[in-house]
Amino acid sequence: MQRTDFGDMACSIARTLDVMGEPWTPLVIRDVYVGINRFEQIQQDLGISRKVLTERLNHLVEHGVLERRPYDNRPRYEYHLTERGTELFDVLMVMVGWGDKWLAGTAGPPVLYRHHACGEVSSVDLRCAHCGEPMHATDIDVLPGPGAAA
Amino acid sequence: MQRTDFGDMACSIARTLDVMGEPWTPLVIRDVYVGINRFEQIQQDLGISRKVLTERLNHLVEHGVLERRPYDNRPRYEYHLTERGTELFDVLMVMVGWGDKWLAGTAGPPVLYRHHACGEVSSVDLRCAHCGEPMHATDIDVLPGPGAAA
DNA sequence: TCCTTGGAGTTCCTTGAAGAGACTCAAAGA
DNA sequence: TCTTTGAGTCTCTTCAAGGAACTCCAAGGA
Repeated sequence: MQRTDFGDMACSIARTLDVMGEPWTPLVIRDVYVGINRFEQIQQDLGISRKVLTERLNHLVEHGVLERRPYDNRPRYEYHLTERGTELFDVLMVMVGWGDKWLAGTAGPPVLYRHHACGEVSSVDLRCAHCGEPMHATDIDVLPGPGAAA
Repeated sequence: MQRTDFGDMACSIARTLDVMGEPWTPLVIRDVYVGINRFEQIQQDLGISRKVLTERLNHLVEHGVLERRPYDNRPRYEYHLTERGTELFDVLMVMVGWGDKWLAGTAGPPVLYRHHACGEVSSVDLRCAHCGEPMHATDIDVLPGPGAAA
């Protein structure tokens, strides 16, 4: 085995990585999110090898993150985020937050997010789904769950 | 060039991937977070090749995500999360949320998070840092920022 | 003093994934 | 009929991941 398969580990991080952890995959998802939906467009935008792009797109379609939609009588397709994929974009939004804070330097963030609800340029914060208070690495205890390995 | 360098792209997702996007890296961060701090322990827990583990640990130390602490007169070291690293764990918490929802199956989540503030087993939700309302992929507009490429 | 042990890497070899670029295929248009 | 275009395949080379053996070094015995 060349690259270890993370999908069988009893860990939601490893399983999620099995879906979107390969090189380029998050950038492909980003492109599709911002409206770069076609093979040729994605390939040019990222400068990714065509072979690898084919593999990544197929992988994401297999895992229900993207769907393939024909847009012509000819064999032409667009890729769109499914519900799963749209929710997976949460991960990328948090990456953006971290990258903006720690890696953007003096130039500032390359991209801004304007929140529909309040109309302000803002960023995401992690909150407890139960009580609404901030919930970060230092605010939690980790417990074994029902799906823990034997 | 064998593996494309994402660090120079004008995109916080790509830059963040440059730090934690290589295979194994998120799992190394997870291990350090849960208290698996030593080379030998991490290697055995993950089953990662020693060579790759060395590379990943050095990379994370260089990028300020982990720090190396001696714990003995002998040349023995432990790895710990820095502030940067602790904040990077946010990304993994969101991965856990997605993996728990879409990939855990009937067995349920392998791991649970108990939130200190409310004492409940809970999960993270993304909120707008400005107004506190939910903030997901469909709740935002994307605008060019000051650090956008020319 | 020499031997052993254990942690933390290094080194070496093999396999296979990423990169680059050429090639294929099908339908539409000139 | 020939060309163009989108969406892939194919082929070849290079370098990263896996696996396993090896090194280094200090401490603790015998």
